Amino acid sequence: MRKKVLLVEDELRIREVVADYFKKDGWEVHETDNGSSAIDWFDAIYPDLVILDIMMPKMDGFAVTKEVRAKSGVPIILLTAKSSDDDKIHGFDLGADDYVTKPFSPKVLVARANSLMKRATEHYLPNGHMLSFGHAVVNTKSRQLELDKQQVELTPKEYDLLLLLLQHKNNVLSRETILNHVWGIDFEGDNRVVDTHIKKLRAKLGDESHHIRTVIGTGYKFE
Amino acid sequence: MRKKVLLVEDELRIREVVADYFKKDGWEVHETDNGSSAIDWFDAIYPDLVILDIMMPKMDGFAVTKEVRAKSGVPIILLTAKSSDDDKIHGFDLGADDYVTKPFSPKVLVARANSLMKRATEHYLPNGHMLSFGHAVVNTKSRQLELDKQQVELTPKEYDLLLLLLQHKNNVLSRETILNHVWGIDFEGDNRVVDTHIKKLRAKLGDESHHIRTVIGTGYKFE
DNA sequence: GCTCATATGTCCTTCATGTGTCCAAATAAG
DNA sequence: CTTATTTGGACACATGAAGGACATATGAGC
Repeated sequence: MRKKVLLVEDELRIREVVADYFKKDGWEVHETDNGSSAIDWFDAIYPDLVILDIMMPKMDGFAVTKEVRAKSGVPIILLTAKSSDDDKIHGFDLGADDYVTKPFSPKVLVARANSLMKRATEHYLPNGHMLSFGHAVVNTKSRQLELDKQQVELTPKEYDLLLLLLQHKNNVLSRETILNHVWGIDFEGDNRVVDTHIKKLRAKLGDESHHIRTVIGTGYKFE
Repeated sequence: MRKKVLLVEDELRIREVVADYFKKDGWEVHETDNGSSAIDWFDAIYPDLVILDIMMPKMDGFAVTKEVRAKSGVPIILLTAKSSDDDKIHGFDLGADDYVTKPFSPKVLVARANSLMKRATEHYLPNGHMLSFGHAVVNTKSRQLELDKQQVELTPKEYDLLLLLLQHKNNVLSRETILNHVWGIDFEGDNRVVDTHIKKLRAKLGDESHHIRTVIGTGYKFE
């Protein structure tokens, strides 16, 4: 299930660049150029994330935030040219979750969106939410893996990697994508680190390692 | 047993945002938009914490504080747009425990609520409530640890830390989280104080120290 | 207020473990 | 069969935690 972002921004070229980056990162992107149609879109598609420009004709970002918050707790990121603290407080008071000040790098915006989504999912995970496959159970609260009733210790990278794969069951994830999510966009090293960690994860998964499939030329898939 | 907060605030958008943050933090949230129904709610649910807007139609926050204080010593936080000292004194006089001035960050409000609750629970803990693990017993009344029938003296920080870990058995707690709960959100120092106190606690726990597990890159866990 | 004992916080060194790179062998694709 | 890609092993390097030593803060008793 792809994550949906609703992008509300009146400047066409900014919107296009941002949309591009989100698409590359695997998001389903819905775009609009003004606040009032944003509300209609919101009701129609129920996005996982909303990105709002503050300065817009008709209905500004603050007003949209207010309307959206009346309906839902969806993560909201505000784009602003103003960087004064007053604006920040104004926005946070209305319930925006993050701010990005123009000019910004689309890459950074995508990264922030992802970390926001991650936090949101982590927060809403009920006590010791379990993800399971075969004879294995992953406890997201204690960051542990249980294999046939045996506790298996995972290193941070191994755990993050496994979780990412589980959250995208049956989707092929490119090394690029995995790198962006588990290592962060700043990581400068070799793509092939992913291979190494997949290898270690497989070793720890033992009998259940067959769930991690190699998709040659592309990446990895959990199934 | 989840903590209950009664949230009394007439502005819908603020109420929703705040309610959201409290829910994310694991609270059971009861909401109402005016002072007189707040009293009814109070009698019905007996919350662990009350958050009151001062400016409300019919019955303002001060009046509600007075009524609630007549019945109970429950912690009360007042939300106010006015920040003059007069208001503060007026409120404290009636028995509010803390003030938060609008506009505020919901995050900070939740943090303050937690620190208030912590203080309150320490005061109101039932007589000699015991927590045990292995051969150890913690007496929350006397703040003492008994190990194999031997009394072990714990310093305040050691005790608070142990209690926090015990209360979140099997959950990994980040240094950040531990800091916020044991040291308070104001603490400015190094994250690594936590390590030092874990070390001291382990030393005092002796044979039972294996219950405190290090989760590398993340924090500590009691199991 | 002063002194002492204890609690708390910081720093630094050591050590263990986690992480990333490289290369040869194995496997899949064309 | 040839080439591209992944795997697995070995190794070097980076990071984070433990442990010890020490400086400072706090609080009780005088």
